[in-house]
Amino acid sequence: MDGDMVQNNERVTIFDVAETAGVSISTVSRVMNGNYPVKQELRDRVNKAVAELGYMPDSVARGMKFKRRYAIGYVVSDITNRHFTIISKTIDDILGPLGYSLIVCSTDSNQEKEARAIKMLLSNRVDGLIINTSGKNDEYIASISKTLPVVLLHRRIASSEFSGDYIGSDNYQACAHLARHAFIMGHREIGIITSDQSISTFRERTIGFVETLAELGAPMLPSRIIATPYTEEGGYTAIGTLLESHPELSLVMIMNNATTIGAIQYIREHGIAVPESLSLLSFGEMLNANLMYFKPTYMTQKPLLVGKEVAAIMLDRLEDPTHAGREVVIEAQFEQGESVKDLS
Amino acid sequence: MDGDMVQNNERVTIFDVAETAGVSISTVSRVMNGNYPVKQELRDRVNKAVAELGYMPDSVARGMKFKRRYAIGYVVSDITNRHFTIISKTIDDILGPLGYSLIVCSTDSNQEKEARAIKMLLSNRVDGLIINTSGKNDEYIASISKTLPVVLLHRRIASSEFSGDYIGSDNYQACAHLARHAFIMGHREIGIITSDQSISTFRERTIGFVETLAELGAPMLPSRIIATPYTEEGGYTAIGTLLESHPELSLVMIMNNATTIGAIQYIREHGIAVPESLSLLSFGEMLNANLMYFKPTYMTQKPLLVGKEVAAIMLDRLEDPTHAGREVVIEAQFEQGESVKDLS
DNA sequence: CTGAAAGCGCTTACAG
DNA sequence: CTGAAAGCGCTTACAG
Repeated sequence: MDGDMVQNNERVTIFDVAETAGVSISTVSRVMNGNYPVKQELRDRVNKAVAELGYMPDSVARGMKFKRRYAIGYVVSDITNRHFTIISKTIDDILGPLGYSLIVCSTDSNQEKEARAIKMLLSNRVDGLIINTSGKNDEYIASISKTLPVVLLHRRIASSEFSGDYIGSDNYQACAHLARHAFIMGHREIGIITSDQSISTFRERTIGFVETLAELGAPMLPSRIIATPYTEEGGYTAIGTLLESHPELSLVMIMNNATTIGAIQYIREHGIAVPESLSLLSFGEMLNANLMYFKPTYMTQKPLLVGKEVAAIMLDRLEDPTHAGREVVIEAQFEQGESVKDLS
Repeated sequence: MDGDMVQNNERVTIFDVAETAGVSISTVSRVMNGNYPVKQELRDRVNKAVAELGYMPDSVARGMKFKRRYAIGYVVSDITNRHFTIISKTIDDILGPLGYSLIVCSTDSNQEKEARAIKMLLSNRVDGLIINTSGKNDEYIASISKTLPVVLLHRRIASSEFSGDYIGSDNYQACAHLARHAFIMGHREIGIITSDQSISTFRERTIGFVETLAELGAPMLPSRIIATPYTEEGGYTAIGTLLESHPELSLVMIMNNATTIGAIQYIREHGIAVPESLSLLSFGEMLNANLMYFKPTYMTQKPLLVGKEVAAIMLDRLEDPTHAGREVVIEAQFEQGESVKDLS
């Protein structure tokens, strides 16, 4: 209530500080940034006013001058997916201390949602974009990559115009590895549950698995490969369909972690014993795999490593936007479980 | 290369549009916002220029005028935790279409990290803050709440100065329920693994459990209650300590989901049979509980519901910042598993 | 209906 | 060393 206590609701700006310190806003700015010499006395007065008023520079306004928002957009299909979540935390841990903030968007792999999210981020003038794309906005993303740092996460886009970076797992080799494992364990009646083949990861995984089996002399029957949405529901439905139409299968390979979870749900509910009556192989993070009722055998993607690489590459490109496009492929890791029966 | 194709690297601004349309920037702004009458002809010319140049208004610059950033800060202990992840997705789904973006920060429940994150968000002039606080910046958060919409998520702060909203689960009742369950099943030798009692949730949960047992005539021995960091490692270590010093325990109640996971890890590794030789009860989301090697009995927090409420309350307060503080308590849900042996 | 001008909160070349 | 001024990209009251 005192006349002194000018603690009104309005945000305190550089003008307020200048006024109570009895200096110009230029001087306030200079002591805040410490990039110009300012006489000790004025410096003291400014600091005192800053403390008194609780002044905090508006980094948005700063950004206007610098044309830098110090913000990165993180666009993924599902921010609920543990893989992406670990990556975002890693990025935040690295970029946060450097002053960047992360704006996250979930697209559900939906074209419009993705386009809307990207537009929102662009109009927010983020400094860079990290995208796990739906694969349905390729041209748009390619065009953006010409003027803004873009790092593709896992999924490539089909456009020669793209001029950003890519980081992902070695899907082909990972699934080739699993195919060899299945073969060596004696499996020949093999089914695959995969997803949208317009998405590069699924394409690479499926091809890696199928080609390897063919090379080993055990070509897959096309009818045993089915595609389903990469969700738990998708997996639940798909495995039912697959097993009904192909009761002869001894092993099923599933190309996505959420899909696998759904499939296991089905398997448990239907009392199908793993690996006794059915063997299972899958790709992707399995949360708390060691607490499951059977230990799955799968390839995992090392999200921590991916996150670190993404942050490093983004930082690199932020510093030099003209940098040539890079491809970083991270080897996946084989997790030996007990979900594959030895038939050999 | 054509003189026409002015597709340079610079961002296209309202000035560029005005120039190529041959109108003033005021007119461009008016047709972009559609909030003032503009003659059809000019309107057409502007739209044409916009399309041609691929113009997209800078919402940061707009925000400067409106003093609105259309951004919400989401500060949680761990953005990797599925509970918070589902909440963030729900919020994003609701607030996103309304034009808001979500800036997420992970604090690891560390005081400095939390303070730094909040400062960053403030200087980014977010329109509101959703905080799952570490409980170590109470005064600071309380002071912020006076000038900015703040919604506390789960954890309260100990300051009468706080003037935002709170939303959380009914921790006391939830744990009272579990205590009754333990009692009815005949358990009397009960241990508790809890965490930092300066955090409101842990306090409420522990008290709810302990008081209820006392009311039932089975007061807990203080030595059987131990506190540990709410992480998997914390749970792993704690249960080892607890069981070694108290081999007589028939049931252990764990107050946090990550802690529980760690504890189960230990239990499985040490070949302790659940519920045959030890019964388990816990609080919080259990991801894929139905795929675990035993079905845990626990209380879950309905993150979807929490997320919706948080978004609604935030929206409310955004519209009316002077709104009186609210408390929304969401009932937790009992998930009956098979981790408690019937001794009765 | 339309444009020139002020202003949102900053920074920094420019001129002392 | 310091201040007045221009400018970052917008919006909107003001004056036609």
